[in-house]
Amino acid sequence: MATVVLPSGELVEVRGGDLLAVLTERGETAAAVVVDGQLRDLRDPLPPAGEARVVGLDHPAALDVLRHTASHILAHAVTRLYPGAKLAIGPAIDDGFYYDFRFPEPVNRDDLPRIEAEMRKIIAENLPIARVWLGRAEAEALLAERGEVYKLELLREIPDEQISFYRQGEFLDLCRGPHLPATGLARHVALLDVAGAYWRGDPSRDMLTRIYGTAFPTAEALAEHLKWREEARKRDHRILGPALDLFSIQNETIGAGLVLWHPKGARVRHEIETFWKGEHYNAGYQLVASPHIGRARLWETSGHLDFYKDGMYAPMDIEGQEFYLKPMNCPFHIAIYKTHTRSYRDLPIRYAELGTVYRFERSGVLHGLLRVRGFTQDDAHIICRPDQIEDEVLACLDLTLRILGAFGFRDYKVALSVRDPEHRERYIGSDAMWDEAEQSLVAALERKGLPHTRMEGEAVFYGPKIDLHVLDSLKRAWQLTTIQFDFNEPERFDMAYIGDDGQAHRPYMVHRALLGSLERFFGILIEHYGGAFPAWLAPVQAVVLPVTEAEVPYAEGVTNELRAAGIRAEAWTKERKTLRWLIREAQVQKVPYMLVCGAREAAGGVVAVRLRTGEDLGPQPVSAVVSRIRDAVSSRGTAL
RNA sequence: GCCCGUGUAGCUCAGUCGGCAGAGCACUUCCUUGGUAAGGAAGAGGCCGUCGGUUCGAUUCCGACCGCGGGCUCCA
Repeated sequence: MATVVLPSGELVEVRGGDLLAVLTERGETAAAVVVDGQLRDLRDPLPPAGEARVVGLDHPAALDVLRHTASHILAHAVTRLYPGAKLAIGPAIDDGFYYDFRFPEPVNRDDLPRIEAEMRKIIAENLPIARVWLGRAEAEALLAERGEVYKLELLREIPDEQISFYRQGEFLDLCRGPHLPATGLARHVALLDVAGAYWRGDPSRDMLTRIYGTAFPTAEALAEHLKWREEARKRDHRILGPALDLFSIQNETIGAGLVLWHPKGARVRHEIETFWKGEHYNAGYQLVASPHIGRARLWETSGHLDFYKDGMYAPMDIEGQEFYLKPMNCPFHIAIYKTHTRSYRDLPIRYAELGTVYRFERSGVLHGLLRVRGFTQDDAHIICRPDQIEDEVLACLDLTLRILGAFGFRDYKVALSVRDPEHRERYIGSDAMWDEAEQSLVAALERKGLPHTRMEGEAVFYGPKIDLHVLDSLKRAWQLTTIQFDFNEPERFDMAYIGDDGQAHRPYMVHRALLGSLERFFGILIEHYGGAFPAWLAPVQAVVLPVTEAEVPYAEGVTNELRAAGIRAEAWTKERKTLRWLIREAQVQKVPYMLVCGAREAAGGVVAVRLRTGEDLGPQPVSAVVSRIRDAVSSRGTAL
């Protein structure tokens, strides 16, 4: 006898542990039951004691169960349609599920509707889903008979003697569960994509075919998700970038992963850089600049030729000396530091640079602006005393939030990466340094009120770090900021400062990038704003549109006035086009302000203002337009 | 690198079951003087990704290569 809490909050007594029977009797449907914090099947025998809470399909905890069951329905459909297909794994993932198969024939996106139709049949059949326990030998014989080589491999790694399988109709799959009680509950499913995936992510093993899908408790939630995907697709910076004439990547002429910034993209970049530089000077940074190549000995000293050679391009021979294209800026900044003997009074020193680096990335991973081979980091190195590190990290976070906030990023997720406690020998630097650095990171995050997730073993070998992810307007997370301690290079370059004791001491060095790289950040910004940049970033802020040729001189005069006021304005007068055409063109180009000049406006010394939003502000004096745009620019907001 | 898909005009895409290559947009010229998301006409524009094979003949069929897109552990 057990007491169970229903989704409604009602309590029921369950005898003999058959919870599903009780629910069926009451005419209730549910997804699973949480017993002592653990999700379990409704069909599992209930423990005599302990808190049990039934969760409905719409409960967040049930989402994974729903999607896991959907992945089984997918596998079921595949085994019906493709006899001989081998099953691998099929987990629920962040916003859906996938299942990996080895198909007897190639399967592509065009096959998805057919598979999805079969899934709908299985859902309509509303097959009960039941757990089946098999002994190890029995399980092995079963899987061997079916030729399920991947499942056999998984089975060998399961320590238990009783092996859990799930059955729905004629389909049986090795699975730890839990699952929904019947296939009919997974009604709102969709298959999305097909892709290749290595068995266990290992490039030396079989290439499987992965089918991605998603499932939601309601038709509305599914429709909303599909709409969201569509919206994300429309914002793809690789489409918008060339369409808005912002940038191009030309593999044949320039090279893969190398970006050409067109005038409009370069203008946005200029605005970002100008803002960035100002904020850095205000925050006590000194801007420096360094070359694109350096001698091999520099990279030997830094250690990059030891641990980063795979990411570097081949050396070039210059008058018998080997030079390398730089993958990072740090050695140059350190070299600047070392040009003087530094006193403890000089610290902290903060060197910042928009430094362009080149890194080798395999062609398959290149992706628009988000993964490139040549990019400009918004890099800085903070060199300081141990007693300064916490304040420095805090100041860094302040600067980060101020700068990211200006771009409309106000939701953050922070990860703190620390050593793997099991393998301290893999890391450089003393325990005391690691502890001190980690404490400063945690203290700074706490003082800033930023919750963080601690990631054991995620630190790089040379120091702990904070990574900051932002959520964009579609709630997608992008990793931008990284703040990391470096215990390696100060040692290798023998960096020092003279303390108040007259002795040389090793400084701490913090390596940080706030935006990451300008290329990647620009790509993210394009998607965040869907190409419709706020007034302060818009490459063209206003276009002046004459209605007829007679107003061209007036339009040019207005344009000059705007330009004199520091507004990026263009008169669209080169060619006689209808106003309708000009407006459409301005909308497509996502220009924030459209200033129409017809006979009426010219006579009255005003312009008719149309916003990118479609809003018509009617006739306005040019001075009013100027102050409106100036306000929008100085607020850095999205309001026009 | 690997799996699947894909490559035709500057862009978006038709098409050729093997026989001189098509549209819309953009571009050039002309007509139109227009009021808030495309006014009309004409013209120009092509190594049909590259190399090889089959064939009287290949953009089309076959093979290799190159480029691009999706993806490559969030473990039964």
